[in-house]
Amino acid sequence: MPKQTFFNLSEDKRVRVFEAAIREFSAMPFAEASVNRIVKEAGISKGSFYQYFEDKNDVYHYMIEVIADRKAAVFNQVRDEHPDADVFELILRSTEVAMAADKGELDYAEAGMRIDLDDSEIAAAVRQESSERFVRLVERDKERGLIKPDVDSRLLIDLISTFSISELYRNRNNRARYVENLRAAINLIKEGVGTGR
Amino acid sequence: MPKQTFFNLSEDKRVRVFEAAIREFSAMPFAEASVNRIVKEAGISKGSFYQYFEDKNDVYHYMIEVIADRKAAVFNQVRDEHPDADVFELILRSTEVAMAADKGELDYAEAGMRIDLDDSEIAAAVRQESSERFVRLVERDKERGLIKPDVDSRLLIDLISTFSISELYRNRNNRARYVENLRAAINLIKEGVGTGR
Amino acid sequence: MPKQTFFNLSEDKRVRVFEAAIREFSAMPFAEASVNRIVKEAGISKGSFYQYFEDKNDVYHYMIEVIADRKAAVFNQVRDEHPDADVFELILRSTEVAMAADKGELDYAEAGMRIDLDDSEIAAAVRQESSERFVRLVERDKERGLIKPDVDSRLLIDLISTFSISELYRNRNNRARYVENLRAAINLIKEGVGTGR
Amino acid sequence: MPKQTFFNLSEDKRVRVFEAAIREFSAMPFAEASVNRIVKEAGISKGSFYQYFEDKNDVYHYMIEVIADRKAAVFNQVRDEHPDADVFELILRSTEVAMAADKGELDYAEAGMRIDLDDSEIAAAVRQESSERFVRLVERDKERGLIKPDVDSRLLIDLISTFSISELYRNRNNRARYVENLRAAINLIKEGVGTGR
DNA sequence: AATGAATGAGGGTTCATTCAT
DNA sequence: CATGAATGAACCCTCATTCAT
Repeated sequence: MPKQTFFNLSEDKRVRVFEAAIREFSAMPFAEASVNRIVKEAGISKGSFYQYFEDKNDVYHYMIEVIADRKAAVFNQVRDEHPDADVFELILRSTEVAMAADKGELDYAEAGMRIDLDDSEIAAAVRQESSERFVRLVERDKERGLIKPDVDSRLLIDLISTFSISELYRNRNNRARYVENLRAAINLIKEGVGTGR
Repeated sequence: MPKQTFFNLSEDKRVRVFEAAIREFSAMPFAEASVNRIVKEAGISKGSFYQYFEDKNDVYHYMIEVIADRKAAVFNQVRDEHPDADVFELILRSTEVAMAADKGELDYAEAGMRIDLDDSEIAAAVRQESSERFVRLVERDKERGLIKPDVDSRLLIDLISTFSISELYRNRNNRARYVENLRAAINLIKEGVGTGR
Repeated sequence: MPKQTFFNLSEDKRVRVFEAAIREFSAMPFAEASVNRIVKEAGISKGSFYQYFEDKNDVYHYMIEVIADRKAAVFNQVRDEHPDADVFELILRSTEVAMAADKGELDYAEAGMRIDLDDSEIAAAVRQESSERFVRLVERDKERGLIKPDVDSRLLIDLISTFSISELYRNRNNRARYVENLRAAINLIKEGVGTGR
Repeated sequence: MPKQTFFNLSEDKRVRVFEAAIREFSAMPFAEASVNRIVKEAGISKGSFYQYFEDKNDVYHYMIEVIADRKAAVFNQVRDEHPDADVFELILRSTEVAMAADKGELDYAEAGMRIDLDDSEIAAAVRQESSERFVRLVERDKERGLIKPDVDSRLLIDLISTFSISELYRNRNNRARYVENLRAAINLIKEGVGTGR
C-alpha cells in the first residue's frame, strides 16, 4: 500500500504520479518497467517516489487494485441497471461501459491486460475474484434455464475472459472492433459452431 | 539469425548452447533472462556467445523460429496421419503429441508459451502463420459441412488458441489436465452452451 | 549544541526525543544510525528535529556530553561516600553503581560504549577528561604508599579502562560477569602475574 | 571468497585493488566504507569490482583473512626462532616484527584494528583463534613456573590484547612508542602495581 | 513551534556487450 | 574459434537535510 504521503498529495499531483506509473506498466512487463522513467515522467524526484511508495512493487500492486476496483464498480453498476440480463449480456455491456470510460490517452485497459498476464499473487487474487463473480452468474443462468446445466461454469468463464483479454490486446487501437469481436465470440459460444454431423 | 560460427559448431555443442537458451527463456521473461546464466549453463565463454549470436535478441528470435518449426512439423505429421479428421480433432491430437514429445526436463512447451505471450514482430509473424494454417482447415470443414458456414473462421481459431495458450499456462504443471480442459472447451464451442431460450 | 528550541521543550517531550536518540545510537554505529528512525521513535516530525538540533552530529555530540556528565556525577558521588578508598575500589564501586542505575530498557551503558569506541574529537575529549580524573587518584595512592611509585599512572589507567570498555562490550548481556571480570583483572594488575623467576 | 577472476589478475593489479580496499576499510567502519571509493582508488570500473568479488562483504572478509594470516605467520616465525621465550616475550617480539614489516604508507596495522573492533562472525572467529593460541602459551608458562598458577589465563590474554589494540590505535603515528608502552604495560602486569599494603 | 513533502547525491549491485589476447 | 577481463550505464533504493506552509 502506498504511504500516507501519497494520499496527502494534491489530487493533481497524485493523479500525475499514478498515471505515469500506469503508462510505464502498460508499456512493458514489471521487470522491465523502470522507476527512473516513472519519476521522470511524473516530474518528481526519485526521493519523492519513495516517500509515496514502499518500492516498485508497491505502486504496481496499488495499480492492480485500483484497476480491479474500477472494473468491479463498472460491473456492479451495469448489473444493478439490468437485473434480468444474462451473464453474456452483462459481460458485453460492462465491457462497453468500461471502454467508453477510458477515452483519454491513458490506457487503463492496457494496464488491465498486463495484470491479466501477470503471475504475481495479487494479480491472481484479483483475477480469481472477478472470475468467481462471473461463475456465480453462470450458475444463476443455469438455474434460469438459459445455459445448459452440464456446462462447466468455470471453463466457460475462462474461455470468454481469456479471449476478451487477448482480443483487447490485439485490437488495442480499435475498441469498437474489440467489442464487436467479443460479441461475435460470445454468440458463437452460445450457439455452437458445429452442425451436429 | 545466429552467425555462421554457430552452425559450424559440433552438433553436441550447438545443442548444448541452444538448450541452455531455451531453459533460460522458459524460466523467465525476456528482460529478466540473463546471457550470463546462458553461457554458464552452456559451458561456454561469454566471448563465444557473441561469436555465435549478434546479441540476446538474436538467440531469442532464433529460438522462436526453431520452436515454431517443431510445432509445424508435429502438426503436419498429425494431419498427414489423419487426413479426414476435422480441425478440432487435429488441434487436439497435435496438442497431445506435442505434450508427449516434451517428456524430458527441457521445456519446449514452456518456451512456446513465452512466445505466445511475446509481442515482438517475429513472434507475431509466427503466430500469424500458425493461425492461418488453422483457418484454412476451418474453411475446409465448412465446405465439408462440419462447421456452420456463417461462423467467422478466424474468430473461431483465435478463440480456441487464446484459450489453449492461457490454459497451458495455468496448468503448466499438469499437462493431462490441460489437454482435458482444452478438449472440454472445444466441445463446448462445438455444441454451444445456450439452450436457445 | 542543541538549539534553544530544544531546551524550551516540555520536559516530557525533551526526554522522549533524547531517549529515542540514545536508543538509536546504542543500537548501531553513527553512520548507520538514522534520523528517520529517531524522529519516528520520538514521535516528532522531521522538521522539528532540525529545529531542535543542527544536524545528526549535533544530537550525537550532545548525547556524548550528557552521558559523560552522568558518569562523572556517579563517580563523584561514590568518591565522596568513600573518601579513603583507593583508585581500584573507586573504579569498581562506581562501575557497579552505574550498572545498577541502568536497569530500564534504555541503555546508557550501551551508548557509553559506543562513545568509548568513537573517534570524534568530542568523544576523545570526554575520555581524556575522565582519564585525567583517574590519573590524579593514582597519584594520590602513590603518595599514600598504596601503589608503587615508579608505575606510569597514565599507562595504568589506560590499561584498566581499555579492558573495562571492551569487557563491557563482550559481556553486554551479562553485567554481573562484566563487573566480576573487571574485579579479577584489577586484582591481577595489583598483584602481578609473574612469579619473579 | 573473491571470485577466480580476482586471482587471475596480474599481481600488480591484484595488489592495487586489495590495497585500495585495505585503505578504505582502515579509514572507516564497514558501513561507511564505499565501494565507489575503492574502485576509484584502485583505478578499476565498478563492473570489474563485481567481477572480482561477490559483494562489499566479500572483500572485507577476504581482507580480514589475509591480515589474520599475516599475523599468524609472523607469530609462528617468532615462536619458532625463540622456543624458550615466555608468552610476554613472544607477544612483544612478534609485535615488533609486525610493526617493522609495515613500513609503507599502507596500514595493515590500522586495518587489523578495525577487525578487532568488528563484530562480524568472521572477525570474531579470527580473534578467537588468535586468543586461543596465546592462552595455550600462558598455560605452558604456568607449567614452567613462570606465571602464577591461579591466574585466569584468558583474562590475562584479554587484558593484554585489548590494551595492545587500543594502544596501537592511540599511537598509530608513532609505532616505537606503541611498542614501548606495550612493553611497559606487560611489565606492569608481570610485576603488579600494588605495594601489598 | 510544528509539519511533512521535496530533494538529489550517493549507496550497492547487475548486465549486455566489447576487445585484446 | 575461444577466452574472460573490462566496461559503464542503468538498476532500485536510502538518507540527511531544506523549506514552504
